[in-house]
Amino acid sequence: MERTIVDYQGNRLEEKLQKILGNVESEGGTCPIRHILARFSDKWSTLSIFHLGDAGTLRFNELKKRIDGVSQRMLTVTLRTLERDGLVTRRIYPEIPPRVEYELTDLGRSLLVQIIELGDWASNHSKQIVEARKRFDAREHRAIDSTLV
Amino acid sequence: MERTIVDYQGNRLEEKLQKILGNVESEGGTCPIRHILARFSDKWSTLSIFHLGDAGTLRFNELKKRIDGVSQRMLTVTLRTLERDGLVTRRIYPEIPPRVEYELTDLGRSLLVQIIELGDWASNHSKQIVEARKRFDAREHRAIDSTLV
DNA sequence: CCGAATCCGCGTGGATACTG
DNA sequence: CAGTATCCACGCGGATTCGG
Repeated sequence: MERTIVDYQGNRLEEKLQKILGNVESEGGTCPIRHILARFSDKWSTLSIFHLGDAGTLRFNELKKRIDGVSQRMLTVTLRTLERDGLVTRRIYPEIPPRVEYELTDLGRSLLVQIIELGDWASNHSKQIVEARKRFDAREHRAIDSTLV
Repeated sequence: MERTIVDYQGNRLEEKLQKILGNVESEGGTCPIRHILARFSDKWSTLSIFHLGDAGTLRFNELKKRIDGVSQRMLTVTLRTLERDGLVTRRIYPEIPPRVEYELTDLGRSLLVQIIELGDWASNHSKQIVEARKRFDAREHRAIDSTLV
C-alpha cells in the first residue's frame, strides 16, 4: 500500500487527505463532503461570502451593487442557501420601505478564512495558469472551448 | 471607509481579501479569479486532484475506479481541462493496449494543499451545516430544494 | 426596497456506440 | 485500454413580471 507523501508542508496533509477521501461519499449518514464543496462551486456563493466578510453587514441592494452581474433572483437564491446552511444571518426590519441586512455567522467566518486562502492562491497563480493554457492551445489543439478563456 | 476586521487569525487575511476582491473581475488582462475558482466548482476536478495527490500516478481507469459515479466522458473532459491549466501531466505510452498516466504538476500540488484545507474544513463542519439545515427547514419552510439534502 | 413566481434558453453532463 | 462522437435530458440561471 505504497503512497505518495504529500506531507511536504509538515502540516498533516496526508492525514487530512485520507480523512477527506474517506468522507467523500457520506459521513456517517450526514452530508457528503461533495455536496458541501459543491456549495462553493456555484457562481455567486464565494463572492457573497467575500463581500460580507469585507463589509461586515450589508443590505440586499448594497450587496447586489458590489457583485457585478448578479441578478436579483440569483442573489436571493444564493443568500437563502447560505442562510439555510448556517453561514449567513438574515435580519429583517419591519419598516417601510423594508430593510434586510445580511451578515456572516461564526461558521461563515470560519469558512471565509479557508476560501480567502484559496482565492489568494488563485490570485498568485493566475498568471501561471493563463500561460499554461496558451502553451497547451498552441501545442496541440485549438482551444478546447473558447468559453474557457 | 470603515471596515470589519477579518484579521482575527493574524494572518494578513484582510489584506488578502482586498487583493482578491480587487482581482475578481480581471487581473491586468489575465484571467479573472472567478474563472479560476470556477474550475474547482465543477463536479469532478477536486476529486481528481485529491485522488492524484493521494496515489501519485494513476492510469485512466485506475482513476475512474476511484471516483465513484464519474462517466468516461466527464473524466476525460476534466483531465483535459486540468492538463490545459497546467495542473496535471498526461503521459502517453505508445503500447498496445495503450497506457496513459496522469500525475499532478508542481502547480497542481500547490493547489492540492489549498483544497485539502478546504476539504478538511468541510469535513470538520459538515455536522454543523446539516444541523443548520434541519433547523431552517423545521422553522420556516419545507426544504427549498430536496436535492440539497 | 426586497423579494416571489413564472417562463425559458442554454450549457453541463449522462448514456450509448464506435475507433486506434 | 483510452479515448472520440453523437444524442439528449435536466437544471442553472437570466429576464421579466408581480406583490408586501
